[in-house]
Amino acid sequence: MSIRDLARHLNISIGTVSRALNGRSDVNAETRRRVFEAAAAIGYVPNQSGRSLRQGTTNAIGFVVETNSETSLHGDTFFTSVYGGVQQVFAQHHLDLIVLLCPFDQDPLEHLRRVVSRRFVDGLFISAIQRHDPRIDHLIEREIPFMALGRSLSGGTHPWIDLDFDGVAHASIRRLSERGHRRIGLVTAGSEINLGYVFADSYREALAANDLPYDPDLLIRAETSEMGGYNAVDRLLKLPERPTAIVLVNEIMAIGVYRRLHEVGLTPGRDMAVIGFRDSPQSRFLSPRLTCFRIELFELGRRLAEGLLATMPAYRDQHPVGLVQEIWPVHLVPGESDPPPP
Amino acid sequence: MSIRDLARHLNISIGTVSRALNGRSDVNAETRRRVFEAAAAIGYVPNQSGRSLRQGTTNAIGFVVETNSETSLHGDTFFTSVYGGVQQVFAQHHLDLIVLLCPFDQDPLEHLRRVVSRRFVDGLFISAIQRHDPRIDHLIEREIPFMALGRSLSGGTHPWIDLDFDGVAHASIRRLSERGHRRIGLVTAGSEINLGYVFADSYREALAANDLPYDPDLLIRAETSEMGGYNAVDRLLKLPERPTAIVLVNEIMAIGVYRRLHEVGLTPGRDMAVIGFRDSPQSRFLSPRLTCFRIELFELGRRLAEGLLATMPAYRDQHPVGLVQEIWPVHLVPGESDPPPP
DNA sequence: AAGAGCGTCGTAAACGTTTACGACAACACA
DNA sequence: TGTGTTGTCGTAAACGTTTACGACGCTCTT
Repeated sequence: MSIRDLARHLNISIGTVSRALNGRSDVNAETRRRVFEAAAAIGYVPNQSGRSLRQGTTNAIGFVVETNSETSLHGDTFFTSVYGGVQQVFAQHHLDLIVLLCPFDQDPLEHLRRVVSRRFVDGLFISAIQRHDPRIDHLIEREIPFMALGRSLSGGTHPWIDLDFDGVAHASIRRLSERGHRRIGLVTAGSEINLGYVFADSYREALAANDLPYDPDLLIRAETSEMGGYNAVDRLLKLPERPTAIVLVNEIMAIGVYRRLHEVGLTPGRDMAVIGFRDSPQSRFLSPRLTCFRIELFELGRRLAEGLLATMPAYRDQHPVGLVQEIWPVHLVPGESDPPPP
Repeated sequence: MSIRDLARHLNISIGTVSRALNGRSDVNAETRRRVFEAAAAIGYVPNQSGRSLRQGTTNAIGFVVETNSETSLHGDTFFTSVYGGVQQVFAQHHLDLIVLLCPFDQDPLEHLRRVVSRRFVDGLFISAIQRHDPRIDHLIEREIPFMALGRSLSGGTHPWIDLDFDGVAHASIRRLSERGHRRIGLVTAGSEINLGYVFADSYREALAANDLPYDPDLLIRAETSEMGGYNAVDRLLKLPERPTAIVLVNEIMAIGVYRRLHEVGLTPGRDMAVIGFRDSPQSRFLSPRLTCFRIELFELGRRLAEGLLATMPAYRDQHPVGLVQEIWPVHLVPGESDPPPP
C-alpha cells in the first residue's frame, strides 16, 4: 500500500499525489480533494521510513529521562503534566513526542550517544542537568536541536528552562525567619545534579539576606528519596543545637522526614517546621498539610516545546521567541507544617 | 557519512561493508576486522531510516501508557521497574524501548491507530486493558505483534500477562476473616478497566469461600487516586452498619483513606483495618505500615519482553516460550494496618 | 585436466518518499 | 501572431541500506 498504488488508483503520477498530500500549492484543488478522498478510502498512510530517508527528518522529538530514582530529582508524577503541555504544542506541527528512558545501569552520556547516532528524533529534551554536563557538549557538537530542563554551570547559548529554586530558597527562609525561626536546616540534592548546588547557594544567600548566620552543619546533601529525607532528619537531630525548621529540595523526602520525626516522638508542624518543595498529589495528602510550591507544569511543558521549536529551522518562523533561557516561577502554597517555633 | 563513504575509504564495495557489519558469513575475517576498525575510526553508524526502508523493520518496540491518571490503575512509579526488565532483555537483541504517551485528552484507540500507521515500532506493549478493548482487535487485524499487560474479557490468542488480582482478593479476605472481621469493604477501580471487574468478582468469590455474606453496599467503585480513596471511606462510613476492614485495589488510594479516617477521628490500623495493593515506595512510608503485596516488577518486565519476542518471527527461535498468557504472582507483605477488630 | 565445490566479493535492484526540473496548455498582452 | 506568464502535472533522481545474483579464483576430486 504505497504511494504508487494510490497514484495508480487515481490515474495520476506519484509526484502529484505527494504534492497534494503535503499541501503544496502547485496542485489543482479538485485533484487534491480526490487524492485525500482516495487516501482515506483505501487507508493509505505515508511510510515514515521513506519520508525520513528522503528528507532526513523523523517528525519526532525525544524526551530523555533517567530511570535511576537516586539522581532523578522529581518524583515520577512530575513529568506527566509536562508531557501534556509539550504534546499540545507539538500536535499543531504533527510532531510526535516519544520518551526515551536511560536504563538505570547505563551512563547517561552513553545512552544519549546511542539515541543521537540512531537518528530517532529531530530534537531532544534532556533533564536532570548536571553541574558540568557532557551531554550538552555532545549535542552542541553534533548540532542536534535540544532544550535542557535545568541549567548547567556553563550556561552557553543553548536553550534551557530551570525551576526557580532560588525563589524557593529565598521564600522559604524569609517565611520561616519572619515567623521567628533562627536555626533552619536545608536538605539539598546530593548527586552531581546542578540544582543541588544552586539550592545550597541560594540558601546561604537567603540566610544572609535575613541576617541569619550560616552553619555548615545545617546544610545536608542527601538522596532525593524518602530514605534520603529520613536519614537527613537523623543527622540534623543529632546536632548539639537542633534546628527548629527544615527546608527540603524535594517533596518525596518529606514523607521520610515526617516518618522519622514521628518515630523519635516529634510532631512535624509542631515540634519541627517543614517546608517541602512541590505541591504534588502526594505532598497534598501529608498530614499536617505541607507548605510547598505550586508549579504550572502543563504551561512549563508548553514553554519547553516552544523554546525547542524556536531553535529548529523548520519551525523557527512559527515560533519567533528567540533564545529561551528562563527561570520558571514557583508559587508558595501555605500549609500547616511551618508554624513559629514552640 | 554514509556506507558509501566508508566503502570508498576502504576501497571495497558497499555490499561487502554491509555484509561485514551485519555479521554475515560470506566475508573474510580480515576484511571484517578492517571494516569495523574503519567504522569506529571515522564514526560511522548506519542510518536507521535507510535500514528500516529496506527491511521494513525499525528495531524499536513501543510501550503505550495512558497519562490520564483516572484510568491509569497503577501509580506512576509502577512502570519504571518494569521498563528496566524489558530493556535488559531487549539489550541482547539491539532493540530499543520507547515510551509512547497517549495524551490525556485523546481516545486511546485513536492514539494507537496513529502509532500503528506511522510504523514507528515493530511491536507494542499496551496496558490499562479494558473489559472489551478495541485496541486489541485493531492490533490483531493489522497483525502487529503486541503484548498486553492485563487481560480483556475476550481472552483470544494474543499474549498477555495479568497481575494476580484474584490472589490479592482471596489472600486479603482470608487474612481478615481469620482475624475475625465479618464486614469487609472493597474499593475497586471504577473505570472500564477490566481488573476493576476481576477484583470485584474475586471479592465475591472470596467472601463465599470464607462463609461471609455479600453486601452490595460494601463494594465501592472509585477513581484510583487519593481522592477516590478519600471519598470511598466517606461512603462506607455512612452505612448503617459500618465495615471493620477495607481492601483497596490501589495503594495510592490508601493515602486518601488514611487521611479521611484521621479527619473523622478514626485511627487506621486500630479502628479500621486497611489492606492496600502494592508494596510501593509510597505505601512503605504510610504509618501504620500498610499491609500490601509485593510484585517482582523487574522480572515482570523481563517476562513481558520474552512473551512479546516469542510472537515476533525474527526473534521467535531465540525465545521458544510458546504463547504467554499468564497470571503474575503477588506476595503478601504483612504490615500493621490490619489487626483484628476492636 | 576438467569439473565441482567453496570462499569471497562486486553489481545492481529494490524499499517509499520528496522535490528539482521541465513540459504542456491556457491565457493575457503587445 | 508571437511572446511571456501562470497553473498544473509528469519524470526521474536522489536519500542509505540490504540482499539476490553472478563472477572470480582457488582447492579438491575423479
